[in-house]
Amino acid sequence: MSSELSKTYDPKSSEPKWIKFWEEGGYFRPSETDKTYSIVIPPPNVTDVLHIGHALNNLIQDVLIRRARMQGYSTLWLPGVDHAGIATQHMVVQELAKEGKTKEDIGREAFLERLWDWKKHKGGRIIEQLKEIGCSCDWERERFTLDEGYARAVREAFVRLFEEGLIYRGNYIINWCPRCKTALSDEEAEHQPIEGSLWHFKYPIEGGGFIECATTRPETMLGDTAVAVNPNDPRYADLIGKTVVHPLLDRKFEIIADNYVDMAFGTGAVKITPAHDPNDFEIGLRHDLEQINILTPEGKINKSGGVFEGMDRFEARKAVVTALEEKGLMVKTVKHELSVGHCYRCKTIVEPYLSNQWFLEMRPLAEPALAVVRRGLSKFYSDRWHGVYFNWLEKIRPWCISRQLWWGHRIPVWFCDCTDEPIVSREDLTECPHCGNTNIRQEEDVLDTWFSSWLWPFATMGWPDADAEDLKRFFPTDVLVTASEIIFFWVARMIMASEHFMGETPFHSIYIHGTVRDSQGRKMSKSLGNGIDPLDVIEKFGRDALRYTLLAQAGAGQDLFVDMDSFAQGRNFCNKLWNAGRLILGNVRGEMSAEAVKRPPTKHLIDRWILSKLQRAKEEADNALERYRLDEATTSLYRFFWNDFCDVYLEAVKPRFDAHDEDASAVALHVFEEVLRLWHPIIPFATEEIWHKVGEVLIGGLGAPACIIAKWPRVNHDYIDDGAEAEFDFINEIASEIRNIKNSVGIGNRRVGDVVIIPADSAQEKIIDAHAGILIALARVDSAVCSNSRPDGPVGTAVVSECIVNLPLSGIVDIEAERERLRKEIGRLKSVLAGVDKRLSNEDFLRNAPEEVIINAKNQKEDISLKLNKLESALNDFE
RNA sequence: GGGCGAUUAGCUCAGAUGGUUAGAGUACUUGCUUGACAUGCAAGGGGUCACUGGUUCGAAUCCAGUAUCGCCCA
Repeated sequence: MSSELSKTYDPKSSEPKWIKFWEEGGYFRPSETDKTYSIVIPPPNVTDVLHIGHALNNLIQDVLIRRARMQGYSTLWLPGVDHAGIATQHMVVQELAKEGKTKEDIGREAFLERLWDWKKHKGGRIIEQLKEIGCSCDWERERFTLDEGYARAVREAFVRLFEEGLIYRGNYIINWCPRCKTALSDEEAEHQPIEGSLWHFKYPIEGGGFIECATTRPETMLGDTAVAVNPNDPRYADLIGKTVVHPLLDRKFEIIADNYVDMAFGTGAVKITPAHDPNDFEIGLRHDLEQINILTPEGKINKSGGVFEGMDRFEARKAVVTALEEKGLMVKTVKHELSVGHCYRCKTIVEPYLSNQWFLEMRPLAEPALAVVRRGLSKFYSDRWHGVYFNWLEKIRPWCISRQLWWGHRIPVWFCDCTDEPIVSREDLTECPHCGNTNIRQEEDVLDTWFSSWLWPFATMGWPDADAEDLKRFFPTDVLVTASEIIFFWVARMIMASEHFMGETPFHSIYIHGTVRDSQGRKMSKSLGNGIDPLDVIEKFGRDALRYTLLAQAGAGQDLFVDMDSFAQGRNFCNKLWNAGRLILGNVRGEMSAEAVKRPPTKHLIDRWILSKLQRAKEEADNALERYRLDEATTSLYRFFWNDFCDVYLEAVKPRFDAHDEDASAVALHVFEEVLRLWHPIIPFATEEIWHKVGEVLIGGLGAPACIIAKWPRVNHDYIDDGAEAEFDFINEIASEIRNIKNSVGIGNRRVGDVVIIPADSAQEKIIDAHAGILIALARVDSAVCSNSRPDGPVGTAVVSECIVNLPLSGIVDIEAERERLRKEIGRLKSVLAGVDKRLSNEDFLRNAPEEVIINAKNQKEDISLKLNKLESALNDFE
């Protein structure tokens, strides 16, 4: 059998066929079972190309969904992509620019046609890439946030919220991106600290004198319509009500008093620009100030800016400062760090901009969303995110949902000359429902992309059709897996939307994972060039290697540090699995009965031991997975497979393999086959490949057509055997001590030596005699026997549970090294003993510590003392 | 300025409810062409658990403060 299997595992020849096999087998579709488990994918942008962050995010979901599938749930992992208004529109605008055209040149309809064309041919590449890394989404259910059914959901949501009075239109300060030429929500304006300046300048007062203001944006003075001071500020008390003469424009305005003004900041006098600052806007409303917009949508000064008209905002900043200097009005400039909003898509500095936009009042939606998390119906993993979530929802502000784009859901509002009121409709209108006039205009703006994606968990399942089959079966979903960046953008809003429209939470768990960084902890980015392309990883190490290495590190939201070399870990692991398979299958003579493998015999101690350890590994893995601790699950399964099964069990049973012991093969196959299933969610390709090879040697097969739908191994308490574990640990520890001696005297791990063991009692003697074979195999010695006395000549000595292990050392080895080892071990034990003695002689300890802890300490003292005696006499024998 | 988190081996990280001698992977050292695997095996060195106090019989773990570094919000 082993001759059929290559010496190393070759992912390239194995992996691709399984993608096809699974998909054609229909295994990614939900089953008929009643109990369901569902996840909706965080839809990547239609413009996205797979990066390592996507890989991590989706692989975590794949692990959860694959395990649930094996557990017998009818699983749905629903994939799809997001239309990503700004990013996608920009892509096609650039294409047009290469042809020397603008989107206005070709018009809205033709532009949208191009967009759809782009989507059809170049969009959604990431979906193909997700298939490549083994994601087991139900691809037949793929959704797009702009598809027809989805559009119906978006429109329904809009109309309902409008009818409930939560959506309204109004003139407010919004974040404006002059490059994307659209409004942004507060969340889409990323605040970053900027090393700026604070300019102090003087406004002349009518009738003489000046008032000094400080500003970080001098150009906005072109839109000033007041200067405000704090009413309690004695410095300015007599100036309130006086008139300021604008030095650069033909305009006058008043000095007003408002409590908002911070007396300690700058000069205590604030220039007020109601159309370009949110705080000034509020003050403007309170004092009924004129709102003068001085910027064009491109961020240039408009005709309100007098001679500055046409200048870019930053150019105008310099020009205004120069003009003020020329008039002798500039006082000073001081360095000042401030926080400035940047467009989250293009990083351009956004402008606070007075504009007529559509808003959604969030407070009524936030309350139920807060409640559902407070009541534990939706839980964040880890729970430290609860604070972040509450913090944001508690001070939530209206959401600006209109965008000045063409690519998106056009706002379902029409205007007719017969009324000032907007006409909102679920269906497209061709005539005014009030007057029948056909000359009606639809609102030009589209909705924020997030206004569609916040409906994702139910809109993808058929909402607003309440009878939609998927909606009834799979909503609410079980878990949402995402990164912390979009808790506000998306997670919180989905909870709000689900609570509002569905009356329940969209997911019970929210698993927030970390960010993948390079080995120096830097975020991976195109500009730094430190990104790792998952497809390169696949090329070099294989799909499972990519998966293993990322998933083994996916802990409690901790960031992951990886470089190309880290993926060798995953490759090595798959190779180990492969080779364990080669060994085991190579020792099956002919065929095995599936029944024997299913119920493995427990005659041998080591068989009972490995079966017991297997149950514990399953228990640990399940426990970790329930808490979304993929790293812990991986560690438990790794230890069991590599350390317990390969290093110990397989080494120990090799002699039985050689003797064609069928029990050994049955147990090894039983354990190994479960190991394959346990690892399948993490490394599905290698496990599927090897699992089928296991199936080939079993009469009666494995009871499932594929590993992907084989049963998730359950803990079998009948096999948990404390006695066998303790007994075997004793033998294994003796073996370990012997190897230690061999290494220290320079005979390495060669198969040499006749071990003589002086047991402490007849029980030990019995155990050692019974399992000498295992001991010989694990310690790699020629023989192991019990005796009452130590052998003649120099021996290496160790003490295990009071029995003395002797390894006769022939003349060629380094005796002094063995002496040194003994001295060191004695020294170490003495210091441990001193610590225990100290505690046991402390009356407070004896009085306060739990009895169990005291007994442990006493036992320890005794064990160490006995061991010390024996080691010391062994050392004496040397000298 | 407000909030959250982190600081454990050279590096990346684990270490429920305080309780034997603080663990992995990786890197390093030594020895092994071992009948599954050198993508491997055996053994080893390496940590005053950031610092200072406190609580306690007992602190990596709990509390307070300090320092440094992240992230989020203003």
